[in-house]
Amino acid sequence: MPTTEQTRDLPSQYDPAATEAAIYQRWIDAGVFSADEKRSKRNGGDRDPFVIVMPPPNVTAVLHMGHGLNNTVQDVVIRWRRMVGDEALWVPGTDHAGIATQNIMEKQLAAEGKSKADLGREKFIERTVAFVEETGGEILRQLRAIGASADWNRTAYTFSPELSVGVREAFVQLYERGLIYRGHRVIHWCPRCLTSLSDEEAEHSEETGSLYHIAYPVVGAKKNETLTVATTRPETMLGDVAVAVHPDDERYKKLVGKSVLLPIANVEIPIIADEYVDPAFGTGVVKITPAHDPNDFEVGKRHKLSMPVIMSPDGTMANAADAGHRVPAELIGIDRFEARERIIRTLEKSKQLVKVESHQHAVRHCYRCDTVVEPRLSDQWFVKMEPLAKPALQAVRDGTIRILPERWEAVYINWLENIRDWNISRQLWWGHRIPVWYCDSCKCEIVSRTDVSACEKCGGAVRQDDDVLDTWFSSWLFPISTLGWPDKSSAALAAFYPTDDLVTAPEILFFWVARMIMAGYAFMGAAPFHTVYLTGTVRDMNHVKMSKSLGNGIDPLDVVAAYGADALRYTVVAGMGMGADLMLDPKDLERSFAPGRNFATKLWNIGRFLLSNVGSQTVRSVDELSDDELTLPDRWILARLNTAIFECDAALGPARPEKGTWRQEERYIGLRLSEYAESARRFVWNELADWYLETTKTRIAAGGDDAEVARAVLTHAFDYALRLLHPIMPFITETLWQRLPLPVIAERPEFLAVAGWPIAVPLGSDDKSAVTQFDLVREAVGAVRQIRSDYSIPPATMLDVSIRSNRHARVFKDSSPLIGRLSRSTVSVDGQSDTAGAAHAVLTDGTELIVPLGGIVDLKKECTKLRGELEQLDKQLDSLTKRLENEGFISRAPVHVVESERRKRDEWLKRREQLAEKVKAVCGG
RNA sequence: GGGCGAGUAGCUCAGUUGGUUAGAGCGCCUGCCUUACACGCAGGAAGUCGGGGGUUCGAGUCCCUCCUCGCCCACCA
Repeated sequence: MPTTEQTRDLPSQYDPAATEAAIYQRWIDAGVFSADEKRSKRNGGDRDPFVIVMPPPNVTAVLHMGHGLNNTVQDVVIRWRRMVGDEALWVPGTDHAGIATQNIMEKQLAAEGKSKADLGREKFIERTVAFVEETGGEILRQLRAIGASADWNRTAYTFSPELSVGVREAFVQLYERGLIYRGHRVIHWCPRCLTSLSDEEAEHSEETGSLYHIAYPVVGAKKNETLTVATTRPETMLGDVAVAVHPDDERYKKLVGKSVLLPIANVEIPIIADEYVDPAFGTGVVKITPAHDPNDFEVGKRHKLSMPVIMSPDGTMANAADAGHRVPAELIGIDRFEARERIIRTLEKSKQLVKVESHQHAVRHCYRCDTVVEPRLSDQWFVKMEPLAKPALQAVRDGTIRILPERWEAVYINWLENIRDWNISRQLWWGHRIPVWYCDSCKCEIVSRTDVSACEKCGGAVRQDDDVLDTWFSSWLFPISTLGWPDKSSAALAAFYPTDDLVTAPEILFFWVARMIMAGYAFMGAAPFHTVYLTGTVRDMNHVKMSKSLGNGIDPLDVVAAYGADALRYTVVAGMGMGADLMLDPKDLERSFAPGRNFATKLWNIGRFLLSNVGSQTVRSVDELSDDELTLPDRWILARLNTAIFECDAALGPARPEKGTWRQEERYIGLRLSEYAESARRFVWNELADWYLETTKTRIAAGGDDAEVARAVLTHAFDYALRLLHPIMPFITETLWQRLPLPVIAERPEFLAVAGWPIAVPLGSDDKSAVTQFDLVREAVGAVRQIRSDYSIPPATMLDVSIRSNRHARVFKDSSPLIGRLSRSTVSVDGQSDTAGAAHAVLTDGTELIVPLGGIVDLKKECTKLRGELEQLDKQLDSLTKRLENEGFISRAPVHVVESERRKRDEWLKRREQLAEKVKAVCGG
């Protein structure tokens, strides 16, 4: 039957590099990844929509393992749903990434010895657009290499004209609803990026700094009285407008109302009382610098103090318009940290520096360039968050949205409960310009969906706000804007919103996920998705997060080139438990990705076996095989297949809540991809390949009707195995599936990618007994192998195996070729054999395996062990029986508990019976 | 400072409501190039389940306590 023609067809070594790109192209050409609005049930079609919106990578990004992991997860889920028959849509896209992209451009310019000011705003943007056009989207091309089945026709870009319409609409709507306002307050300022940042963009890091105690002389005091303040940032003292003490602080009560002389600046500032001061910290005296500290700003407002700014945007010392001459000439233009040193030296000289303490405190850094941010008073646009947060909070509380792993829900809720207003204006050039125009002649402010060229009121000239919007102000709209919002008649929006799952890294839970949920409610009145799946982090062997700058990263494309996309995907999926980090060794790709590569090779070789042994002749359909044609191994593998399907389904879980919101019992199940991968792997490798495939060899070689049955069942089992694995390993499964000699049925789809997902059927009692019986055979084979190994019997030596079985003589007789071949033994069932000089194995059902050996075999050890077990079991039984005879227990315990205890006792009794038999067999009468 | 999570085999992790001998992958040891596969096959060693205490006939699992890591949040200058 096997021909050289066919085997030549599949090379002996799987070569992913030679096949993957071509398969991907065939999928694309056939439109396999394209979703159709009309097929969605919400648009009158007959399919449930299933939608994932891809977290848009930065347009300048190149693929790293984090993307690899994240997008593999999404692709597995979307491919699974596509096979189930959903109208599956995965929306891809990129983010224009305001600060990040602008930083890259500025670096480019700097390398040419230029600055963005040299170019001017217009030219700078032109150049950035050109750069993005040229290099942007590279990452999306790279995603194709790992098999991402996104609908590329719908590729979105946060800065595209279409999506920009949505950004304006969102701004104007919120403005009209009173949720966007301009605020004059202290915000986080990055002196390197020269822009304000949101609270989330200013990241804390714990640092050891100094706490400087500085003496401010009290004005008009008798004996050189001073007030000592403590500060970590002495340079800001030049902006002090008061010193504050707690109103009830007896130490300072009589000083309130007097003044101190601010050193260096030589300005008199008042001593005020405010509850904000903690008398127990430091000296109980706080310097108040309203323009450079958010708390001081609040104090300043309460006391109607002036708020001089004493620093330039770039972090050098300077007198702003309202600062007079607070900053002395010699400090002007000096960087804030240098100024800090100089001020300290000056104070030291004037004996006003009382002491310096080491101090542990959190310092905020820019999340883009890691520069220490400066609190700074300025005008910014803000979104009022509390009203938006309410429904977002409710959604997670009531189960409309679930977050996996579960523990992140608490983090999410905690953040939303303490939500603060969102600073959305950035002093950058790269981004959506704020849609606000100012008329200088009549001093009005126009907020508009369309560009404004003249003042509505006075017809005078207008100028648009110079600032741009926070990047996240466009990405928070992604699930709606990519589907056509604000065009409410958009077919895509109707068909695919709300979406289903959102898969991303926990780092952007607040930046992005929470805000998307808010936007979903604010603009669509509905949650954007029902499931948030937060992946783990990719780390190296020292548990350090992989990053380009640390040089411990892995380029997914290197892995694809060396071992194939499937190896990458399988390794990632199998190695990542729910929410767990993934450890990989950048110095040893071979070892890191061995699980995936090895498994792909295994699949490949099963395919080669099929091709050479089953051949290309169409097989019979398993549906038409009658019960009495099926052998024990056939029934066993079909039952195991069913179990595997069931386990995969259970691990992947319900794709959506059954009744709109998640019920408690379904809320945290599903999306356990590593369990799904393991179930599928175990079936293919440990059951199909290790056992069933072996049983077919002699049958197929023998030919005849039974060979046809074996061919049919083997092909069917492998067909379904490939289906189960396709979401994880799309390329190799598609390649092999294309060559299967499947039975001719009317609607065989062209691609495995859209072939049906297997459906599990409940096991009948016959199937269950097939499993039990065949497992006994496996046990027998195992026992023989162990005996061989224990007694170092060479493979070539034949063994006579006698089996004494009271129940399964038939099973062993039927399986004797199997036992014989796998162990190179001959088997006789119910044969007489002397126990002297023989190795024994007692199977779980009491069946004895007797293998005559040359030497003497000691059974004493086994006997002692079994007796111990029996003793233990008796003890357990005893106490359980006592409990079940206890009136008090029966009356108090719930019925189901009593019942389960009774069942347990029955099981144990049965087990005891078996064990006793074993003991008898092994230890002798 | 507040909140959360984790400590199980050398490594990465599973362990459902307490219940037979605590599992998997990788690594390790032994023997095999057995015509699908040495990226493989067969067999094996290896865990006082972070420490201590408690509840129970029985604890990796429940309770208390301590230790060690990690994460998120935070305006005490």
